[in-house]
Amino acid sequence: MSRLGNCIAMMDEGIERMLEAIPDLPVEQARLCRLMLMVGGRMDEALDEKLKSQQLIDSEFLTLLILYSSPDGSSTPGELCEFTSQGSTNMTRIGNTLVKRGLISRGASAEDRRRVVIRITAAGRRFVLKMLPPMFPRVEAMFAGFSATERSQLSRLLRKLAKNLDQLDAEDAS
Amino acid sequence: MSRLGNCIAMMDEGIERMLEAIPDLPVEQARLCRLMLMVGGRMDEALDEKLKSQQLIDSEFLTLLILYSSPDGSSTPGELCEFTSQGSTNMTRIGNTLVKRGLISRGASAEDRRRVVIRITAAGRRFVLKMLPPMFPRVEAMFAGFSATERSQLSRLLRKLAKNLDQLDAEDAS
DNA sequence: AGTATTTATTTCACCAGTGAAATATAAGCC
DNA sequence: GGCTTATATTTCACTGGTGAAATAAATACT
Repeated sequence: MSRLGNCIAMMDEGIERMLEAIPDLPVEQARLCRLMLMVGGRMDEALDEKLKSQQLIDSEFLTLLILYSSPDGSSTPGELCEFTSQGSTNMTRIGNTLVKRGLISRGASAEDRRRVVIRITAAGRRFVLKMLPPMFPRVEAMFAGFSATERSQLSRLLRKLAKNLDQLDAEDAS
Repeated sequence: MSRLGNCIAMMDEGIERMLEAIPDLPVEQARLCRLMLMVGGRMDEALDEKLKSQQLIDSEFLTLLILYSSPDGSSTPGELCEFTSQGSTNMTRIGNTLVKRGLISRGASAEDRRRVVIRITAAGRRFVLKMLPPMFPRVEAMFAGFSATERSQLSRLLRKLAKNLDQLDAEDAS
């Protein structure tokens, strides 16, 4: 696994050379795109690796976190598909493995019997509470040297970017 | 595909609830992590989709871009593995498909005959020059409403984050 | 010259996720 | 009651990527 720094340095040079052949290239924006993809990708890899030791994959973990942090500890497959960006096929499988491990329960909804209610179990809550704290040092180290101002700047800019991405998706759909 | 805005709103509430059960949770950092993963992931999806129409996958496209923007239009499998974060097995396959499409050429290096030299072809350069410009409007729209200051802030913060991630990886390795 | 190391490829079994189609159930609407 | 719609599951073929092991070829070490 090569350092991000190398990849970034390489990109910076590469884009300069690109600019010579393609003068109307939106340099800053292209650079930011690549940066987002590289840094986001690396964070994803890091998470995958951490979860591997717990025999979990990120979609399963995220599903569990969403359930944990939902007001009543429950949700439905459809809702979980939305928030995790997973297809229904995959969500069913995620449910299967989490049920098998006793971390969630599945049952028919009382009001609408088409719906399946997925609920985090006590064991599931214990699992989350045991998993998260060991991650804190690493999460803090990621943002070492970030002032409170910088953190809120980054947060603001990422949210702004997210808004634009939603806008683009909406235009595509229409 | 649900809007990012929904997922973010949901996360914001979820983290607040988490904080009640886990008081020493590094809230800001955790939020930033999730934001990076969500936004980065969405950008990745968008890229995949764009490339699909060109019968390309992102690792192939990135490989081609790196070759295009390298000083002499050439590289080696090992180097490309580093910069694309791909395994060697996969790099060989990427090479196969790009050769099959006539976008790159592969041959033994003159100096070190263990090495394979991968070079972008004239057709490969034409392909890149035809692919990129249609992407510019979208790339610009992603950062619509970003001032020059905001763009350079984001760039700086992402690079800082990248540096910290490299630092963490280095500590793990040692 | 002979062993060890590097670079790349091949094979292979596997993993996580996609997408479409078929099925089952249960509401909702005339 | 009968049609349509919504929700979830199952099956299945597929995609993109992983990781290990075996192989091949060339270079480096001593």
